[in-house]
Amino acid sequence: MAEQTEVPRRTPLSRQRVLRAAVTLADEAGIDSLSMRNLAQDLGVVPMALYKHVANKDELVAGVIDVVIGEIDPPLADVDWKHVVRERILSARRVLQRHPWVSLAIESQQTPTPAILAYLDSMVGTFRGGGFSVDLAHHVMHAMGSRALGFSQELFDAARNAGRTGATSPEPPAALPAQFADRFPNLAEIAVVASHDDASVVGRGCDDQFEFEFALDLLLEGIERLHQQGWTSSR
Amino acid sequence: MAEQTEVPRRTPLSRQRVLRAAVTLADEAGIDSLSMRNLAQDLGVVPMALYKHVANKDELVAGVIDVVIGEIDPPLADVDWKHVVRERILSARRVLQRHPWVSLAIESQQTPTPAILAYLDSMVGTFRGGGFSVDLAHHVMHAMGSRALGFSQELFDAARNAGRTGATSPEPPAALPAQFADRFPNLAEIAVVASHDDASVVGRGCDDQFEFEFALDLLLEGIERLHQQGWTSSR
DNA sequence: AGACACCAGCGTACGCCGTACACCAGGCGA
DNA sequence: TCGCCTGGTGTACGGCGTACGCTGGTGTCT
Repeated sequence: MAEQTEVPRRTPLSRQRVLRAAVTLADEAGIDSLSMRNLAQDLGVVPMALYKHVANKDELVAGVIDVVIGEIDPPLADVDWKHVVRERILSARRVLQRHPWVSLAIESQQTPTPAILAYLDSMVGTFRGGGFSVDLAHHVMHAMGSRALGFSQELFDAARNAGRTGATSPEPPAALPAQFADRFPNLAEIAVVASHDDASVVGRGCDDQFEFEFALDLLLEGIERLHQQGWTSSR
Repeated sequence: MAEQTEVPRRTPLSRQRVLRAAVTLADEAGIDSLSMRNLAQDLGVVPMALYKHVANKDELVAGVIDVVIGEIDPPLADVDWKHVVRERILSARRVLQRHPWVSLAIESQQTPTPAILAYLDSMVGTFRGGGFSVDLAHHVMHAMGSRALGFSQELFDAARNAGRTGATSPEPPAALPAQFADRFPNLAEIAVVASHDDASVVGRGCDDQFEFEFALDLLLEGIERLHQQGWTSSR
């Protein structure tokens, strides 16, 4: 009997497998490490094999975005639009915190993906169901902006860039340099107060979740006020 | 007399010249075309020559961001914080509309640039000068998020990606496909109402400036209300 | 005047990247 | 049995950022 070549016969690729592997790769090594070559290597396959399952790299990242967006909870069955919107956004935020690189990927796309459109459509539906006019629902969606998807675009945000420089940078704040306080006194003041225990770097030491909900509620309350007083376009 | 080689003797490089050329290149050809090689070619120089004036590519884009941020008007001399903040943000918006690729560049940075820090610091100063507590000023800055810099992160925004695919895409809306209305009925409804003249693609046909100011004023009014009622942290 | 250090720009080369194109092995319906 | 279809392979191209070593012109000091 000829020796049976017992090569493990790895399970064949599929679009699902490719996308899932891409998500884990990005989670672990950062979005910059998500290259066709690295991904192929993780899957034990030659780079060009991927092109039988995704059209090109852009379509790949569109795919992984949709996989992640799919993790957001469906809207609650509740008649209070404010509660539904709030909880859904907080769910989205939880998801995007598990995959911090996604927000940047979303922004880099030139066209929103189907899953994002579906998510936004559903949220518009919640507003409409709460009695909002088409016009007000429209403006309100613009007002939420990226916050509707659970990220607030902070300019300071370190998490979303995690892994982009290779080092996971535990980086213990390093005590903000002295010149910082001279050049940016107001920011320094905030930084000191925000991290009441010890003066750390800007953006660290402040409660991200609190800040997010603060802004979210500010918007939702403003929106509620407009709605209650029967807002109509002033255009 | 030996023939005098009248080579035009191009003016030598300088960090300023490099950064300015980078801005125009990105303005004209999109951020994706801003490569060391393209930039060098525009300057009539070999790629490696640039490295005598900028440390590396990251430092280059940090530099161009700062050049652009420098175009934002200084704050008005006015005692009304709300007016000052509003006008400054609208000035920032005007600048970022001239250079639509900048917002994405800003978000891609892992660390805010000095000019951005200075801008934000100045805005915090305006709030503080208006009588805001450090805490409230802090939360309020978070609430503004990227809107403080004049862009609202729309997920639909086509302008910021201009030139990224090469074609400047005049792209006459192309009449949103039929399946769109089926899959995303609420978005379709908005799209129809927003562009009352003719049904065009989502995001086109709605007045970006109006939307921006709508959201900005919603925030500013919410902020004013908190301020007037002497907000203190509920943490 | 001559020697010399400095420095802006040059050339070459390396290792990444996305992906076009031709090829091939196995399975499966005709 | 044949032929096709599908999914994985191999090679190659052009573009990217940038490390490293060189060179020629300029300014300075003797």
